[in-house]
Amino acid sequence: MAETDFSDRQVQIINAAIKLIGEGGIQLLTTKNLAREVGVSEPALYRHFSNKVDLLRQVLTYLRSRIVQRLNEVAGSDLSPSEKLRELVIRQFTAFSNRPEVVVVLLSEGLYQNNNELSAFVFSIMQVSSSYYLKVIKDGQKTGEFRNDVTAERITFMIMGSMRFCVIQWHLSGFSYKLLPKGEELLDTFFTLLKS
Amino acid sequence: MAETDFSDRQVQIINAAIKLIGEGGIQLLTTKNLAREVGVSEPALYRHFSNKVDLLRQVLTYLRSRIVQRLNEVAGSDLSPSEKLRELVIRQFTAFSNRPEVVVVLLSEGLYQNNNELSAFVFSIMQVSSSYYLKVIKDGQKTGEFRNDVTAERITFMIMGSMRFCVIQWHLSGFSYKLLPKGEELLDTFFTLLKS
Amino acid sequence: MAETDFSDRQVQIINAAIKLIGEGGIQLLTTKNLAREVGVSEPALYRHFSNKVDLLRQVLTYLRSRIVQRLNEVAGSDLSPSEKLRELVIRQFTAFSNRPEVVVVLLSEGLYQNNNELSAFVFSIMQVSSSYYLKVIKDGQKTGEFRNDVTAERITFMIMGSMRFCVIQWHLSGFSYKLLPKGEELLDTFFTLLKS
Amino acid sequence: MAETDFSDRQVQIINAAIKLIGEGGIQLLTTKNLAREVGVSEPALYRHFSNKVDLLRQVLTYLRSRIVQRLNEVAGSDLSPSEKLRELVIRQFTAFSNRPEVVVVLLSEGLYQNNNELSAFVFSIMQVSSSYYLKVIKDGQKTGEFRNDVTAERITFMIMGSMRFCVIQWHLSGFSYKLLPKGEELLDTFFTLLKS
DNA sequence: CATGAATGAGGGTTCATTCAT
DNA sequence: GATGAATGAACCCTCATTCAT
Repeated sequence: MAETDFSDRQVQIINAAIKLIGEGGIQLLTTKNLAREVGVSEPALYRHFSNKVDLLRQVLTYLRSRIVQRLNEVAGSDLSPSEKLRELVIRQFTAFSNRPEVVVVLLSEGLYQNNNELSAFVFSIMQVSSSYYLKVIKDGQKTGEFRNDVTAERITFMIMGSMRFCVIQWHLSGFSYKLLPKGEELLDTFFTLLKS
Repeated sequence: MAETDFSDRQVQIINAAIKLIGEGGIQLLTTKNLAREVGVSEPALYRHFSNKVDLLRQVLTYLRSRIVQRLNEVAGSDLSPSEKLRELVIRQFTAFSNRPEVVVVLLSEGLYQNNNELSAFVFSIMQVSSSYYLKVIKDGQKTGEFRNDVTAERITFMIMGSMRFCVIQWHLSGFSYKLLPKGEELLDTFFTLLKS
Repeated sequence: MAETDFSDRQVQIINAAIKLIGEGGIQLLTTKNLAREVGVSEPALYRHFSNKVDLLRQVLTYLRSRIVQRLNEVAGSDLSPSEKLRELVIRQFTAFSNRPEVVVVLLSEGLYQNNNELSAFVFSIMQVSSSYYLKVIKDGQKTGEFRNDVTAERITFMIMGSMRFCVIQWHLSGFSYKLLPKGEELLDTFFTLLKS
Repeated sequence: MAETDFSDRQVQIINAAIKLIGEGGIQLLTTKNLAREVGVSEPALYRHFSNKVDLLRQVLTYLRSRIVQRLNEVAGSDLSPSEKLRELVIRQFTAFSNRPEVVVVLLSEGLYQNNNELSAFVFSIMQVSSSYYLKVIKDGQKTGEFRNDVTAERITFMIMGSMRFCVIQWHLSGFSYKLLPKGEELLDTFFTLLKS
């Protein structure tokens, strides 16, 4: 897809931006800091992005493509719905563990508050993810693995909300503990509550 | 408590600050905007707050005291655990509906990312709220209203997470729909899932 | 003399001002700091001084009157010129030792640079002092105690310059050593060089 | 030495700063005034100096290097000690005559009072100068040109003090008379008093 | 005599961005 | 591609001073 066609420099800049935001929020993402991080001059950045919003757009585009790719890998597997749910959660949390900065970029919607486009972008990433979970829950309900007396939409909603809450707390703690065990706990709760 | 003793002007400034943050995030909370909003000069603000961080601290203090007050009202009532849970959710969502700006201040943790103290403050507000929900769930488990095979902590976690997610989506939508029905839906889901 | 008619409050403010200047130069002498130091509100200061320049004028007036008084005590004594010289130096240095802040006020002419009147005031204090030393040197030359082949004016000039230099170094050192021994050394040098 | 490697713009800014301080003390050295003087915008200054203290540091560095250069020229010459003393004084006073502003920067220690580093810097410039004079006096004592019954240190002290006093008076007078004749007078006095 | 509240002017500094080279 | 230099706009904050009470 064209949207994921980034030059090496662009990817380098995107990753530097993610790192900066991860370190101290969008306030740290200044052209000066970014240039220093990348090791080029400030004007040089403008060869690769037309302005700061464009940069953030590309950061989100970049992250979305990787998330979707991960979601597709799971969705395309021949696991059972329950196993897929587990896989989705574990993979997501593993990805965050490996790169906590991404949490800040993706889960701090407030950051883009004054820019509808970017907020909408973040929202869309959230909804794309949702749709995969929804599918899995629906499948699980069809197979009878998951209870049927609550709509798949509502179940998905609770799962997404819990996951986000989990990650946000981890973030607010300064990433001071391991995220994965929390994911296991969550899954445990999910399965208990969803048992039909 | 003395910490909630604000002068009229201070309350006025606090509310103006909340309004500004609500409108466009912390980026909009500049001394210039704030002064304009309050209708005084910039230096005048500094008679009432020693600096911007202090202002934010007081904003959070102010909001926390109102939240705790609301929580106490419910906790102190003689409702059943189920009814209390409903009351907590409805009141919280009603409060947000009446003043959507507060959502931005309280649920956009990222806003304070570069200030540990403020982040911790927001975190603490979250945890205070949590503790009230936890108590209610525990009570409900004792009375047998809520299922017992999942710990109260985990249930609370899911409830808080779902509520937050609900509010955040509402926020990202630009407060474009009514929040309260979503709360009712949530409660409906909770009660179905928690039935013992 | 009318110029030394200060109310108690005025003296209190003057001394607070001297203390502040002593601590960190004129930059520290803000109305806010001064009010805090005195223990009154900022506007209250304006009951006693019409503005900051007026305050500084009174500070200098106050200090000049005390300096002149000290000089007169020595000049009016029936000591020999040599003894008077010694007495002048020792008393001056003793006064500075007791109140190092005054050094900053009196010997940092640069502080008043942008105000001709105050600069002139400081200059006049310097010249008043000079005149007393000059008289003593002249007397000493008449009695033959001091050499005659250099004019009293030039000798006075060297004495004043050396003393100032001595005090300024003491100041730049952060008042980290005893000033009086340096005065003794100076006197020793003077007497050796001035011996006729 | 690398520390004296200033770009053209930096030198231009340094000189503008010296001019401003000369005109009205450090109070006149604002970024706004400086920018106007240099003919650039305020932010432009920050490409050449990281902040105001850094600017002052560089101003002092710049002046020190020129002073030391001048001192070395004299010290390295094959003049006699007496002639060297004369040369040191005359050159110093000539330099000040050509650029009276420098006097304000170098002899108004009070200006930097609230910044230990800068005060120490000024102090060090003073001491470097001192050391050259001391050497000359010592040499003169060895050759018998200067009297021996007062230590070279004390003599140097008196010379430095007198010179400073001379320059400060000139400054306080608003540079209203010629400095050089005063230097000649001073030298005359020195030679008379130091004759062995 | 004193204060709380306020203010115009101005302080140093950082921002995203542009432009000539 | 990349850079050094520059800038308008804006940032938070402090100053001496005034005024109603």
